[in-house]
Amino acid sequence: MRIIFLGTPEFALPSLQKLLSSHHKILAVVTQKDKETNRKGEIVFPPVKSLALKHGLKVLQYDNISNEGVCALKQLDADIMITVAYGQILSQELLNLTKYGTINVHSSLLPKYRGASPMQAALLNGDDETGVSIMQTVLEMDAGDILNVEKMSISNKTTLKDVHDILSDLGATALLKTLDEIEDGTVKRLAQDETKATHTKKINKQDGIINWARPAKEILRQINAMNPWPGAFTFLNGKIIKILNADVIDPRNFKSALDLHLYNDGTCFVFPHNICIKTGDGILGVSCVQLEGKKPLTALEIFNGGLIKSETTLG
RNA sequence: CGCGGGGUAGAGCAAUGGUAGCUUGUCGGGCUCAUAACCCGAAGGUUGUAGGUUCGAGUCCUACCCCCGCAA
Repeated sequence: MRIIFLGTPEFALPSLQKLLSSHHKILAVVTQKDKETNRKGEIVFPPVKSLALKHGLKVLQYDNISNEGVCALKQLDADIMITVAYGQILSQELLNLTKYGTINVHSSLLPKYRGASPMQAALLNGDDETGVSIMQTVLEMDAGDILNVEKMSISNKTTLKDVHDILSDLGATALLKTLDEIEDGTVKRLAQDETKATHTKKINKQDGIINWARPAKEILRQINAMNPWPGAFTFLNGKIIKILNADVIDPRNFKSALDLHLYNDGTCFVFPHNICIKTGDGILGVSCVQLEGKKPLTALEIFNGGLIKSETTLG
């Protein structure tokens, strides 16, 4: 098949990579505009652009693809367009451009979690599984027919990065399978059950702030869902502390004569292998944190350096 | 030149310009039914790099390298 590939971040790389080593032909790669700064003020290419250039592919970048891209893309005479986390909404005109329309790789089990943060939503809600759906793109966000699905399981140790890495890989596999099925006409189209549709909003920095009055289990979900970005974080002396790794601790196993009710939510007790923090309903044992300006440190390293003292309150 | 924190023993941190220490880890020894326990001892450093100021620099000045948080 003659393909136009639209994608931007790392999540799209496995898909592009697999397409490159398949029999399909990539006519062009469309990606978001370059970002202007890293810490040194250098220009940074979207990951997809870097990979595309490395393989000598034609790269197109638009502020608004629906306004600017139609003409150029039409001339490529592609069979299908593929979007993997591209980052822009496609107009109906674009969707009609190719014989097989556009298919999209979406990282949830549709119709659950349409929208911008499907992987985070699955983690925040404590689901025990999530997955990736290959779907026909229609004008309404993530509402088209489902063509293929791959699932993965979630544990209380699974982070956003884990889900991201696994689903980007599963997505690539499912994408190739779907392309083959479209090509030989065996693809099955399953309409979404609109009554079960849920939507997710884009995650921003604020979503990382920890409210210690909430139950330990929910804070743990937040920690995993925000790792690595934006990171679940709290404050100590006005400085940000990211919580990278934690576990719920049964208060009955909390070996301390302290009466927890005497302390505020967010009060921490530093032990060599755990920083125990009081939450709304118990104890969260934190094993890895990152202080502002520091590398990630284990609880033992925090303890050795005396960086956080017992009975101080975070938040 | 976007803002800011940092680089000291394997690791994490201290040290008004005046003998580079602490916790932990490692190695050796001791105690214990036992240990994330305790006691004794040892090794481990050109303080990121290059200059400068000074009787004397981890500390002050200049340039550079590297790591990280924010912002994007």
